[in-house]
Order: sequence, then structure tokens, then C-alpha cells
Amino acid sequence: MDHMDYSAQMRDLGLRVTRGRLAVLDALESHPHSSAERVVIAVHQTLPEVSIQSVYNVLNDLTEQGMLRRFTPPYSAALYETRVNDNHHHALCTSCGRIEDVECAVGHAPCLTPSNSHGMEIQLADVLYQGICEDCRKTDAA
Amino acid sequence: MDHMDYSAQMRDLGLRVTRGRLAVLDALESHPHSSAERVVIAVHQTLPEVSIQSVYNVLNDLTEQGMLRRFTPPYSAALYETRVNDNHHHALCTSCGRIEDVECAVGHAPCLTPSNSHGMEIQLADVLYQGICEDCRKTDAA
DNA sequence: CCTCTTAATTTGAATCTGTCAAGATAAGAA
DNA sequence: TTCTTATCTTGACAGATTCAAATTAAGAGG
Ligand SMILES: [Mn+2]
Ligand SMILES: [Mn+2]
Ligand SMILES: [Zn+2]
Ligand SMILES: [Zn+2]
Repeated sequence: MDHMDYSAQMRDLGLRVTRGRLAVLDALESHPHSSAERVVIAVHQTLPEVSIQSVYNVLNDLTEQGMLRRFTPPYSAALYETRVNDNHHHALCTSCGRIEDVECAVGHAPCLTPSNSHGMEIQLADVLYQGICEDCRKTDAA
Repeated sequence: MDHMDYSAQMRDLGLRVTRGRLAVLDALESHPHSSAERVVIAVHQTLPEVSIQSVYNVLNDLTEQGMLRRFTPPYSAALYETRVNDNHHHALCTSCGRIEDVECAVGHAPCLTPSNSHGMEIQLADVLYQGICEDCRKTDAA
């Protein structure tokens, strides 16, 4: 996704195209699964004048409009990414905190059907795998 | 689970058996998926002298020892429950916030195998279904 | 039972993450 | 270029949780 695509998408959503919004999208494009704080740091590389509050505003607005995805691993601030609508999952290393994308075999939501959903109409299945990554296994063994 | 079981389990783990710990376990037994704040309220029904900090300590210690399970739905404080080791999942109503247990068809972790785990040794698959519960569908329709 | 060790708890401050609200600024329609 | 108002900035504030030091009490050992 480049600036033109993002700009068009924002206009379609009735959102104004601003430097801050594009910078946040850029930051998350090159650093997926970033916290608000890390997005601020990345944005400040090119636009030091953007306020922290503004980054929060952008993250909330774009998430609300479906241009960003937010998820909250245990013991972590909320993380954001630009990959949306592909229903992919995540794998978290409980040792070093690394997070990897895991492709969804089904590819659309909800990819899993619960046995008994208590009458709920399921729209989404968020899956967070937890385990130990290869690097940590090697380090632990040593 | 009654007090005797919990006490034995704590001793086996090398933990001292205290009124506060038993009260927290009782609270979560009768009010599963409670936040720390709600646990405090429940505990204070019978033990008003227990401090908030102590409840946090107990929740952390027992979660660390595997006697409690913690999970973090989006836009929510951490929630706790006494059901552990059965790898059950959760369904969250995005309208009213209700949370229901969803039995795991497989029954043990990890119940799902990711297509490509990037070398990670997966130990757990946390699944959070999101949708609209029956009550909210009726209300929304009206 | 006592005594003693130290795990657990209390208290109060502090941190982290994020929100609220009011005024200033700038996107983009006309 | 003008004008409307969405967006941004600033500063205060809130919620959830943690930190640290002093106090209390669980339970092992005598
Ligand atoms: Mn991802
Ligand atoms: Mn549950
Ligand atoms: Zn790792
Ligand atoms: Zn509902």
C-alpha cells in the first residue's frame, strides 16, 4: 500500500488525508505489531511535530474505520497493524515477546466455528498462539 | 473445588494458605471472568480488610502458579477465572460485553495447529470469538 | 504450644497506557 | 481565495496495575 492508495481509502471513508495519518500508516507498514508508543517514535523520525495525542487519535480513528487492526496480547499495550480483513492470526513467544503473523488456512472470518456459541452470532475468531520461538529454544538449551 | 482442595494445591506449590487467597478463589469460583476490581468487591463482602494491592498480588501469584487463568479482551481490564488447563475458549458479545465459555472440541492445548508457526513451538492457542449475543440481537431488532 | 523465619500483606506513592476537553490549525469544498 | 469544520495540540485527568518499605502472620522446627 502506498500513499495514493491510503489517501484514496481515507477519502472514500470521508476522512481527511493528513500528514499525521499517512505517517502512522507508514510507520505500521514498516513496523507491524507496534504499540502506540513505538508508532510515536517512528512517526517522529520524519515528523517530530506530531503530538502523542494525535497518534492516539489516528490509531483510534483508523481502527474504527477498519483501516487498522488492533489486538491486545497479555501483558502488553495494544498493538496495531495495517493488515486487515485477511483474518490472519498471531503467534507470541512467551519468552522474548516476539510476535509473528500466522496465516489463516480459511482466510476469512470467522475461520473457526465454536461447538456451542450460546446463541451468539459469531463474526470473528481471534486466535493468539503462544509458545517458544526458535531463537529462545536455542538460548534456553545453551 | 472447595477450600480443602485449593489449600492442598497451594501447599503443593509451596504457597502459604491465607484467607485472602481463598477468598479470591471463592470470588472467581462464583463470578468467573471477573476483573481485579470486581474480585475486590466480591472479596470485601466477607473480608473487608483485604487490601486492593493484596488482591492484585494474589491474582498475579496464583496466575503465575497456574491456579488461575488470565485473559485480556479488547477494551477491557484483565479478567480471571478458576477454570484452568482445559483449554476452553471465550465468546465476547461486542455489543453488551457479555462473555461466555466455549468448550474446546479438542480439549487440550494447543487445540489448533497453525499452518506456519515460524519455528515456534506452540504450547497454547487462545481463541476469542467475537459476535452478537442472542439478547442483543433481539434488542437491536426492536 | 512457642519461637523464628520469611512469605504475605498493607500502605502510599508511582508508573504506564490511554482519554477528555478546549482552543488553535489546516484540509478541502465551494 | 474563502469558509466550514475535521483534525491537531496542549494540558489536565483517569483507570489499571506495579513498586517499595514497613508490618503482619503462616507454618516449620524445637
Ligand atoms: Mn499481524
Ligand atoms: Mn472461561
Ligand atoms: Zn522468543
Ligand atoms: Zn450482547
